[in-house]
Amino acid sequence: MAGDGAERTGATRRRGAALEQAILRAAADELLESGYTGLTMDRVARRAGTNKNTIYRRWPNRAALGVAAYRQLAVADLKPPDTGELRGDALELLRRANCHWTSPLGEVLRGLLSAVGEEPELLAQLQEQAGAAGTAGWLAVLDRAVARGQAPPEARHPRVATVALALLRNEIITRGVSSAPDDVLVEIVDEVYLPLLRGHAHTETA
Amino acid sequence: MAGDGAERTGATRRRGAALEQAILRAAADELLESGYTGLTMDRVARRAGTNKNTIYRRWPNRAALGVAAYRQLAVADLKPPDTGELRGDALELLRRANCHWTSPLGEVLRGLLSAVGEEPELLAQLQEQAGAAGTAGWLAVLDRAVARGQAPPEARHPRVATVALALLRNEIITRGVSSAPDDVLVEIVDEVYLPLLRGHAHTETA
DNA sequence: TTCATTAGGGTACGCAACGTACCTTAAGGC
DNA sequence: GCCTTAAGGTACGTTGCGTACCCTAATGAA
Repeated sequence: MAGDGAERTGATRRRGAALEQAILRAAADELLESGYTGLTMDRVARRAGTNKNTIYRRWPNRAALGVAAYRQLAVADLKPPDTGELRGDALELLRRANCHWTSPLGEVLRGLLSAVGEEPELLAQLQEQAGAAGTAGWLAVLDRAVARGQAPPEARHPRVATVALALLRNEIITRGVSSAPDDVLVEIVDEVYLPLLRGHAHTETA
Repeated sequence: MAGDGAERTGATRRRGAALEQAILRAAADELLESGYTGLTMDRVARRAGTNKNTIYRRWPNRAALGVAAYRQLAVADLKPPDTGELRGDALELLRRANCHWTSPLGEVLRGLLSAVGEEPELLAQLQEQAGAAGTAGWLAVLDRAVARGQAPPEARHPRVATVALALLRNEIITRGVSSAPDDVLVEIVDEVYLPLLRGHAHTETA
Protein backbone atom coordinates (compact mmCIF):
# COMPACT_ATOMS: atom_id res chain seq x y z
CA MET A 1 0.00 0.00 0.00
CA ALA A 2 1.52 3.27 -1.08
CA GLY A 3 1.41 6.17 1.35
CA ASP A 4 -0.74 4.33 3.81
CA GLY A 5 -1.04 6.56 6.82
CA ALA A 6 1.35 9.44 6.33
CA GLU A 7 0.91 12.13 3.77
CA ARG A 8 2.52 11.31 0.49
CA THR A 9 6.12 12.47 0.30
CA GLY A 10 6.86 11.74 -3.34
CA ALA A 11 8.11 14.62 -5.44
CA THR A 12 6.18 13.84 -8.59
CA ARG A 13 2.61 14.91 -8.94
CA ARG A 14 0.12 12.19 -9.91
CA ARG A 15 -2.61 12.79 -12.46
CA GLY A 16 -5.61 11.15 -14.05
CA ALA A 17 -6.27 7.49 -13.42
CA ALA A 18 -3.40 7.01 -11.01
CA LEU A 19 -4.61 9.78 -8.80
CA GLU A 20 -8.17 8.60 -9.04
CA GLN A 21 -7.16 5.15 -7.89
CA ALA A 22 -5.23 6.62 -5.00
CA ILE A 23 -8.29 8.55 -3.90
CA LEU A 24 -10.50 5.51 -4.18
CA ARG A 25 -8.09 3.41 -2.16
CA ALA A 26 -7.88 6.04 0.50
CA ALA A 27 -11.65 6.32 0.63
CA ALA A 28 -12.05 2.56 0.78
CA ASP A 29 -9.57 2.33 3.64
CA GLU A 30 -11.41 5.01 5.52
CA LEU A 31 -14.65 3.18 4.94
CA LEU A 32 -13.22 0.00 6.42
CA GLU A 33 -11.71 1.78 9.37
CA SER A 34 -14.45 4.16 10.34
CA GLY A 35 -17.50 3.26 8.31
CA TYR A 36 -19.42 5.67 6.17
CA THR A 37 -19.93 8.02 9.09
CA GLY A 38 -16.19 8.40 9.42
CA LEU A 39 -15.63 8.96 5.73
CA THR A 40 -14.93 12.66 5.59
CA MET A 41 -13.66 14.48 2.58
CA ASP A 42 -10.84 16.10 4.47
CA ARG A 43 -9.55 12.81 5.79
CA VAL A 44 -9.75 11.09 2.43
CA ALA A 45 -7.90 13.99 0.87
CA ARG A 46 -5.18 13.90 3.49
CA ARG A 47 -4.86 10.15 3.31
CA ALA A 48 -4.63 10.16 -0.46
CA GLY A 49 -2.05 12.90 -0.32
CA THR A 50 -4.22 15.30 -2.24
CA ASN A 51 -6.92 17.85 -1.47
CA LYS A 52 -10.66 18.08 -1.43
CA ASN A 53 -10.68 20.15 -4.56
CA THR A 54 -9.40 17.28 -6.61
CA ILE A 55 -11.95 14.92 -5.14
CA TYR A 56 -14.85 17.21 -5.88
CA ARG A 57 -13.68 17.45 -9.45
CA ARG A 58 -14.47 13.74 -9.78
CA TRP A 59 -17.38 13.06 -7.46
CA PRO A 60 -20.13 15.53 -6.74
CA ASN A 61 -20.51 14.75 -3.04
CA ARG A 62 -19.61 12.49 -0.21
CA ALA A 63 -22.24 9.87 -0.96
CA ALA A 64 -21.03 9.45 -4.52
CA LEU A 65 -17.48 8.98 -3.34
CA GLY A 66 -18.68 6.48 -0.77
CA VAL A 67 -20.50 4.40 -3.35
CA ALA A 68 -17.54 4.47 -5.70
CA ALA A 69 -15.19 3.44 -2.92
CA TYR A 70 -17.50 0.67 -1.84
CA ARG A 71 -17.40 -0.76 -5.31
CA GLN A 72 -13.70 -1.32 -4.84
CA LEU A 73 -14.35 -3.40 -1.77
CA ALA A 74 -17.35 -5.33 -2.94
CA VAL A 75 -15.75 -7.56 -5.49
CA ALA A 76 -17.06 -10.56 -3.65
CA ASP A 77 -15.68 -13.99 -4.45
CA LEU A 78 -18.86 -15.93 -4.85
CA LYS A 79 -18.53 -19.54 -5.80
CA PRO A 80 -21.79 -21.12 -4.82
CA PRO A 81 -21.26 -23.96 -2.33
CA ASP A 82 -21.82 -27.57 -3.32
CA THR A 83 -22.26 -29.81 -0.31
CA GLY A 84 -24.35 -32.27 -2.29
CA GLU A 85 -27.48 -31.45 -0.34
CA LEU A 86 -29.87 -28.55 -0.60
CA ARG A 87 -30.03 -27.96 3.12
CA GLY A 88 -26.28 -27.77 3.48
CA ASP A 89 -25.92 -25.46 0.51
CA ALA A 90 -28.61 -23.15 1.78
CA LEU A 91 -27.10 -22.99 5.23
CA GLU A 92 -23.70 -22.27 3.80
CA LEU A 93 -25.04 -19.46 1.63
CA LEU A 94 -26.82 -18.00 4.62
CA ARG A 95 -23.73 -18.20 6.78
CA ARG A 96 -21.70 -16.42 4.16
CA ALA A 97 -24.27 -13.69 3.85
CA ASN A 98 -24.42 -13.37 7.59
CA CYS A 99 -20.66 -12.99 7.68
CA HIS A 100 -20.79 -10.42 4.96
CA TRP A 101 -23.44 -8.26 6.54
CA THR A 102 -21.75 -8.43 9.89
CA SER A 103 -18.31 -7.58 8.62
CA PRO A 104 -17.09 -4.01 8.46
CA LEU A 105 -18.11 -4.18 4.86
CA GLY A 106 -21.67 -4.89 5.77
CA GLU A 107 -21.72 -2.00 8.16
CA VAL A 108 -20.44 0.20 5.40
CA LEU A 109 -23.13 -0.99 3.07
CA ARG A 110 -25.81 -0.33 5.63
CA GLY A 111 -24.51 3.14 6.20
CA LEU A 112 -24.42 3.82 2.51
CA LEU A 113 -27.88 2.47 1.91
CA SER A 114 -29.37 4.83 4.40
CA ALA A 115 -27.28 7.79 3.30
CA VAL A 116 -28.15 7.36 -0.33
CA GLY A 117 -31.88 7.25 0.22
CA GLU A 118 -32.34 10.63 -1.40
CA GLU A 119 -30.35 9.97 -4.56
CA PRO A 120 -31.90 7.18 -6.59
CA GLU A 121 -29.02 6.98 -9.06
CA LEU A 122 -26.53 6.01 -6.42
CA LEU A 123 -29.02 3.67 -4.87
CA ALA A 124 -29.35 1.86 -8.16
CA GLN A 125 -25.60 1.44 -8.37
CA LEU A 126 -25.48 -0.08 -4.92
CA GLN A 127 -28.29 -2.49 -5.62
CA GLU A 128 -26.68 -3.62 -8.79
CA GLN A 129 -23.73 -4.81 -6.78
CA ALA A 130 -25.32 -5.95 -3.56
CA GLY A 131 -28.47 -7.46 -4.98
CA ALA A 132 -27.37 -9.27 -8.08
CA ALA A 133 -24.46 -10.98 -6.38
CA GLY A 134 -26.86 -12.56 -3.93
CA THR A 135 -29.48 -14.08 -6.17
CA ALA A 136 -27.03 -15.74 -8.52
CA GLY A 137 -25.70 -18.04 -5.83
CA TRP A 138 -29.13 -19.11 -4.71
CA LEU A 139 -30.27 -19.86 -8.22
CA ALA A 140 -27.17 -21.95 -8.83
CA VAL A 141 -27.74 -23.94 -5.68
CA LEU A 142 -31.38 -24.44 -6.57
CA ASP A 143 -30.51 -25.55 -10.07
CA ARG A 144 -28.50 -28.39 -8.65
CA ALA A 145 -31.22 -29.24 -6.15
CA VAL A 146 -33.77 -29.41 -8.94
CA ALA A 147 -31.47 -31.66 -10.92
CA ARG A 148 -31.19 -33.91 -7.87
CA GLY A 149 -34.94 -33.92 -7.41
CA GLN A 150 -34.69 -32.18 -4.03
CA ALA A 151 -36.70 -29.21 -5.16
CA PRO A 152 -39.44 -28.57 -7.69
CA PRO A 153 -38.64 -26.51 -10.79
CA GLU A 154 -40.97 -23.72 -9.64
CA ALA A 155 -38.51 -22.99 -6.84
CA ARG A 156 -36.30 -21.22 -9.33
CA HIS A 157 -38.54 -18.20 -9.20
CA PRO A 158 -36.18 -15.43 -8.00
CA ARG A 159 -38.44 -14.32 -5.21
CA VAL A 160 -38.79 -17.82 -3.91
CA ALA A 161 -35.12 -18.63 -4.32
CA THR A 162 -33.91 -15.74 -2.23
CA VAL A 163 -36.46 -15.92 0.55
CA ALA A 164 -33.90 -17.08 3.08
CA LEU A 165 -31.60 -14.23 2.23
CA ALA A 166 -34.41 -11.74 2.58
CA LEU A 167 -35.28 -13.13 5.98
CA LEU A 168 -31.71 -12.87 7.12
CA ARG A 169 -31.50 -9.28 5.96
CA ASN A 170 -34.69 -8.55 7.78
CA GLU A 171 -33.40 -10.21 10.91
CA ILE A 172 -30.22 -8.18 10.90
CA ILE A 173 -31.96 -4.92 10.22
CA THR A 174 -34.74 -5.53 12.68
CA ARG A 175 -32.75 -6.98 15.52
CA GLY A 176 -29.94 -4.52 15.24
CA VAL A 177 -26.32 -4.39 14.25
CA SER A 178 -24.80 -7.58 15.53
CA SER A 179 -24.78 -10.74 13.50
CA ALA A 180 -27.59 -13.24 13.62
CA PRO A 181 -26.75 -16.30 15.73
CA ASP A 182 -26.39 -19.54 13.89
CA ASP A 183 -29.55 -21.10 15.28
CA VAL A 184 -31.51 -18.32 13.63
CA LEU A 185 -30.01 -19.33 10.31
CA VAL A 186 -30.91 -22.93 10.96
CA GLU A 187 -34.41 -21.89 11.89
CA ILE A 188 -34.79 -19.89 8.71
CA VAL A 189 -33.73 -22.84 6.62
CA ASP A 190 -35.68 -25.53 8.47
CA GLU A 191 -38.80 -23.62 9.40
CA VAL A 192 -39.20 -21.51 6.33
CA TYR A 193 -37.00 -22.18 3.36
CA LEU A 194 -37.29 -25.94 3.06
CA PRO A 195 -41.00 -26.02 3.92
CA LEU A 196 -41.56 -23.33 1.33
CA LEU A 197 -39.93 -25.40 -1.37
CA ARG A 198 -41.90 -28.40 -0.17
CA GLY A 199 -45.07 -26.36 -0.45
CA HIS A 200 -44.27 -25.55 -4.04
CA ALA A 201 -43.96 -29.20 -4.88
CA HIS A 202 -47.66 -29.76 -4.74
CA THR A 203 -47.79 -33.43 -3.95
CA GLU A 204 -44.33 -34.77 -4.67
CA THR A 205 -41.08 -35.37 -2.76
CA ALA A 206 -43.27 -36.52 0.11
CA MET B 1 -52.82 22.80 17.67
CA ALA B 2 -51.35 25.47 19.92
CA GLY B 3 -48.57 27.63 18.55
CA ASP B 4 -48.36 25.69 15.36
CA GLY B 5 -45.99 27.56 13.14
CA ALA B 6 -45.25 30.87 14.77
CA GLU B 7 -43.18 31.24 17.88
CA ARG B 8 -45.21 31.07 20.99
CA THR B 9 -46.60 34.41 22.10
CA GLY B 10 -48.09 33.47 25.45
CA ALA B 11 -46.92 35.40 28.45
CA THR B 12 -46.73 32.55 30.92
CA ARG B 13 -43.74 30.28 30.96
CA ARG B 14 -44.44 26.58 30.66
CA ARG B 15 -42.67 24.03 32.81
CA GLY B 16 -42.34 20.32 33.34
CA ALA B 17 -44.70 17.99 31.55
CA ALA B 18 -46.51 20.69 29.58
CA LEU B 19 -43.27 21.95 28.13
CA GLU B 20 -42.06 18.46 27.44
CA GLN B 21 -45.21 17.70 25.50
CA ALA B 22 -44.84 20.89 23.52
CA ILE B 23 -41.30 19.93 22.56
CA LEU B 24 -42.36 16.44 21.58
CA ARG B 25 -45.19 17.76 19.45
CA ALA B 26 -42.88 20.17 17.72
CA ALA B 27 -40.34 17.44 17.11
CA ALA B 28 -43.02 15.10 15.78
CA ASP B 29 -44.30 17.77 13.42
CA GLU B 30 -40.81 18.39 12.14
CA LEU B 31 -40.36 14.69 11.63
CA LEU B 32 -43.51 14.47 9.53
CA GLU B 33 -42.62 17.55 7.51
CA SER B 34 -38.94 17.03 6.88
CA GLY B 35 -38.08 13.54 8.06
CA TYR B 36 -35.33 12.75 10.46
CA THR B 37 -32.77 14.55 8.35
CA GLY B 38 -34.72 17.76 8.72
CA LEU B 39 -35.14 17.38 12.44
CA THR B 40 -32.70 19.92 13.78
CA MET B 41 -32.49 20.99 17.37
CA ASP B 42 -32.69 24.65 16.50
CA ARG B 43 -35.85 24.22 14.49
CA VAL B 44 -37.55 22.11 17.12
CA ALA B 45 -36.64 24.67 19.74
CA ARG B 46 -38.01 27.52 17.68
CA ARG B 47 -41.15 25.64 16.81
CA ALA B 48 -41.80 24.67 20.40
CA GLY B 49 -41.23 28.23 21.48
CA THR B 50 -38.29 27.30 23.64
CA ASN B 51 -34.57 26.86 23.23
CA LYS B 52 -32.07 24.09 22.69
CA ASN B 53 -30.91 24.27 26.22
CA THR B 54 -34.22 23.05 27.53
CA ILE B 55 -34.29 20.22 25.04
CA TYR B 56 -30.85 19.01 25.96
CA ARG B 57 -31.87 18.97 29.59
CA ARG B 58 -34.34 16.21 28.67
CA TRP B 59 -32.76 14.28 25.81
CA PRO B 60 -29.05 13.74 25.45
CA ASN B 61 -28.91 14.14 21.67
CA ARG B 62 -30.82 14.43 18.46
CA ALA B 63 -31.35 10.72 17.99
CA ALA B 64 -32.94 10.33 21.41
CA LEU B 65 -35.29 13.19 20.72
CA GLY B 66 -36.13 11.66 17.38
CA VAL B 67 -37.03 8.32 18.89
CA ALA B 68 -39.11 9.94 21.59
CA ALA B 69 -40.94 12.04 19.04
CA TYR B 70 -41.54 9.04 16.83
CA ARG B 71 -43.21 7.27 19.70
CA GLN B 72 -45.86 9.98 19.64
CA LEU B 73 -46.61 9.24 16.02
CA ALA B 74 -46.46 5.49 16.10
CA VAL B 75 -49.60 4.73 18.03
CA ALA B 76 -50.84 2.55 15.22
CA ASP B 77 -54.46 1.50 15.14
CA LEU B 78 -54.14 -2.16 14.43
CA LYS B 79 -57.26 -4.20 14.22
CA PRO B 80 -56.34 -7.32 12.30
CA PRO B 81 -58.47 -7.69 9.18
CA ASP B 82 -61.07 -10.42 8.87
CA THR B 83 -62.08 -11.07 5.29
CA GLY B 84 -63.01 -14.66 6.05
CA GLU B 85 -60.14 -16.02 4.02
CA LEU B 86 -56.48 -16.38 4.80
CA ARG B 87 -55.35 -15.00 1.47
CA GLY B 88 -57.45 -11.89 1.77
CA ASP B 89 -56.35 -11.26 5.33
CA ALA B 90 -52.70 -11.68 4.44
CA LEU B 91 -52.96 -9.33 1.50
CA GLU B 92 -54.72 -6.76 3.61
CA LEU B 93 -52.06 -6.92 6.29
CA LEU B 94 -49.37 -6.57 3.67
CA ARG B 95 -51.08 -3.61 2.06
CA ARG B 96 -51.36 -1.88 5.39
CA ALA B 97 -47.71 -2.47 6.14
CA ASN B 98 -46.80 -1.23 2.69
CA CYS B 99 -48.81 1.91 3.30
CA HIS B 100 -47.17 2.40 6.61
CA TRP B 101 -43.61 2.02 5.39
CA THR B 102 -44.27 4.27 2.45
CA SER B 103 -45.93 7.00 4.41
CA PRO B 104 -43.93 9.88 5.81
CA LEU B 105 -43.98 7.90 9.01
CA GLY B 106 -42.19 5.03 7.37
CA GLU B 107 -39.57 7.33 5.99
CA VAL B 108 -39.05 8.69 9.44
CA LEU B 109 -38.68 5.23 10.86
CA ARG B 110 -36.14 4.29 8.22
CA GLY B 111 -34.15 7.40 8.92
CA LEU B 112 -34.21 6.73 12.61
CA LEU B 113 -33.25 3.11 12.24
CA SER B 114 -30.12 4.01 10.37
CA ALA B 115 -29.25 6.92 12.64
CA VAL B 116 -29.61 4.91 15.78
CA GLY B 117 -27.33 2.13 14.65
CA GLU B 118 -24.68 3.15 17.13
CA GLU B 119 -26.88 3.36 20.19
CA PRO B 120 -28.40 0.01 21.04
CA GLU B 121 -30.68 1.40 23.74
CA LEU B 122 -32.56 3.59 21.34
CA LEU B 123 -32.63 0.82 18.79
CA ALA B 124 -34.31 -1.43 21.31
CA GLN B 125 -36.97 1.18 21.95
CA LEU B 126 -37.71 1.49 18.27
CA GLN B 127 -37.98 -2.23 17.77
CA GLU B 128 -40.31 -2.57 20.67
CA GLN B 129 -42.74 -0.31 18.88
CA ALA B 130 -42.21 -1.22 15.27
CA GLY B 131 -41.66 -4.93 15.64
CA ALA B 132 -44.21 -6.05 18.19
CA ALA B 133 -47.07 -4.23 16.53
CA GLY B 134 -46.47 -6.21 13.36
CA THR B 135 -46.38 -9.78 14.60
CA ALA B 136 -49.53 -9.53 16.67
CA GLY B 137 -51.72 -8.94 13.63
CA TRP B 138 -50.26 -11.85 11.72
CA LEU B 139 -50.69 -14.22 14.60
CA ALA B 140 -54.29 -13.16 14.99
CA VAL B 141 -55.00 -13.74 11.32
CA LEU B 142 -53.30 -17.09 11.44
CA ASP B 143 -55.25 -18.12 14.51
CA ARG B 144 -58.45 -17.68 12.60
CA ALA B 145 -57.05 -19.47 9.58
CA VAL B 146 -56.06 -22.42 11.75
CA ALA B 147 -59.51 -22.50 13.25
CA ARG B 148 -60.95 -22.57 9.74
CA GLY B 149 -58.58 -25.34 8.73
CA GLN B 150 -56.88 -23.14 6.15
CA ALA B 151 -53.51 -23.38 7.82
CA PRO B 152 -51.73 -25.95 9.97
CA PRO B 153 -51.11 -25.16 13.64
CA GLU B 154 -47.33 -25.08 13.08
CA ALA B 155 -47.84 -21.92 11.07
CA ARG B 156 -48.22 -19.99 14.30
CA HIS B 157 -44.48 -20.03 14.76
CA PRO B 158 -43.61 -16.30 14.86
CA ARG B 159 -40.93 -16.58 12.24
CA VAL B 160 -43.24 -18.37 9.88
CA ALA B 161 -46.18 -16.12 10.57
CA THR B 162 -44.34 -12.93 9.71
CA VAL B 163 -42.48 -14.13 6.65
CA ALA B 164 -44.55 -12.03 4.30
CA LEU B 165 -43.90 -8.92 6.35
CA ALA B 166 -40.18 -9.61 6.35
CA LEU B 167 -40.21 -10.02 2.59
CA LEU B 168 -42.01 -6.74 2.15
CA ARG B 169 -39.55 -4.95 4.39
CA ASN B 170 -36.74 -6.46 2.42
CA GLU B 171 -38.33 -5.41 -0.83
CA ILE B 172 -38.70 -1.84 0.28
CA ILE B 173 -35.21 -1.60 1.64
CA THR B 174 -33.61 -3.33 -1.30
CA ARG B 175 -35.54 -1.70 -4.09
CA GLY B 176 -35.37 1.75 -2.64
CA VAL B 177 -37.63 4.31 -1.13
CA SER B 178 -40.84 4.12 -3.05
CA SER B 179 -43.63 1.78 -2.12
CA ALA B 180 -43.82 -1.74 -3.42
CA PRO B 181 -46.37 -2.11 -6.22
CA ASP B 182 -49.39 -4.21 -5.45
CA ASP B 183 -48.43 -7.07 -7.71
CA VAL B 184 -45.35 -7.58 -5.61
CA LEU B 185 -47.56 -8.00 -2.57
CA VAL B 186 -49.71 -10.50 -4.45
CA GLU B 187 -46.59 -12.32 -5.53
CA ILE B 188 -45.30 -12.50 -1.99
CA VAL B 189 -48.57 -13.96 -0.78
CA ASP B 190 -49.16 -16.37 -3.66
CA GLU B 191 -45.62 -17.45 -4.41
CA VAL B 192 -44.22 -17.53 -0.93
CA TYR B 193 -46.56 -17.14 1.96
CA LEU B 194 -49.33 -19.52 1.03
CA PRO B 195 -46.97 -22.17 -0.38
CA LEU B 196 -44.96 -21.91 2.81
CA LEU B 197 -47.98 -22.66 4.94
CA ARG B 198 -48.91 -25.45 2.58
CA GLY B 199 -45.42 -26.85 3.00
CA HIS B 200 -45.83 -26.92 6.73
CA ALA B 201 -48.95 -28.97 6.46
CA HIS B 202 -47.04 -32.08 5.58
CA THR B 203 -49.70 -33.97 3.70
CA GLU B 204 -52.97 -32.30 4.59
CA THR B 205 -55.20 -29.54 3.17
CA ALA B 206 -54.27 -30.85 -0.24
C1' DT C 1 -45.49 37.78 52.16
C1' DT C 2 -40.93 37.29 51.23
C1' DC C 3 -37.31 34.90 49.46
C1' DA C 4 -34.34 31.11 48.00
C1' DT C 5 -34.33 27.35 44.76
C1' DT C 6 -35.18 25.52 40.56
C1' DA C 7 -36.18 25.34 35.82
C1' DG C 8 -36.67 27.88 31.53
C1' DG C 9 -35.01 31.65 28.08
C1' DG C 10 -31.55 34.01 25.26
C1' DT C 11 -27.45 34.12 23.26
C1' DA C 12 -23.06 33.26 21.96
C1' DC C 13 -19.56 30.05 21.28
C1' DG C 14 -16.47 25.99 19.82
C1' DC C 15 -16.18 22.45 16.65
C1' DA C 16 -16.61 19.49 12.79
C1' DA C 17 -17.68 18.70 8.15
C1' DC C 18 -19.59 19.82 3.63
C1' DG C 19 -18.97 22.20 -0.37
C1' DT C 20 -16.81 26.38 -2.99
C1' DA C 21 -13.61 30.06 -4.60
C1' DC C 22 -9.25 31.65 -6.01
C1' DC C 23 -4.88 31.56 -6.93
C1' DT C 24 -0.37 29.11 -7.55
C1' DT C 25 2.31 25.40 -9.53
C1' DA C 26 3.59 21.32 -11.94
C1' DA C 27 2.73 17.83 -16.27
C1' DG C 28 2.51 16.85 -20.79
C1' DG C 29 1.20 17.62 -25.53
C1' DC C 30 2.01 20.64 -29.63
C1' DG D 1 10.17 25.47 -25.22
C1' DC D 2 5.53 27.29 -24.58
C1' DC D 3 0.59 26.74 -23.28
C1' DT D 4 -3.30 24.36 -21.90
C1' DT D 5 -4.90 21.55 -18.38
C1' DA D 6 -5.08 19.45 -14.06
C1' DA D 7 -3.42 19.23 -9.29
C1' DG D 8 -2.10 21.61 -4.81
C1' DG D 9 -2.89 24.90 -1.09
C1' DT D 10 -5.59 27.50 1.53
C1' DA D 11 -9.10 30.03 3.12
C1' DC D 12 -13.91 30.79 3.37
C1' DG D 13 -19.21 30.50 4.01
C1' DT D 14 -22.64 27.61 5.94
C1' DT D 15 -25.06 24.43 8.65
C1' DG D 16 -25.85 21.88 12.64
C1' DC D 17 -24.58 19.63 16.96
C1' DG D 18 -23.63 20.20 21.62
C1' DT D 19 -22.06 23.42 25.58
C1' DA D 20 -21.40 27.51 28.58
C1' DC D 21 -22.98 31.56 30.89
C1' DC D 22 -25.85 34.48 32.60
C1' DC D 23 -30.56 36.43 33.16
C1' DT D 24 -35.43 35.75 34.58
C1' DA D 25 -39.86 33.71 35.85
C1' DA D 26 -42.29 30.12 38.52
C1' DT D 27 -42.77 27.47 42.67
C1' DG D 28 -42.67 26.10 47.30
C1' DA D 29 -41.15 26.85 51.95
C1' DA D 30 -40.30 29.87 56.01
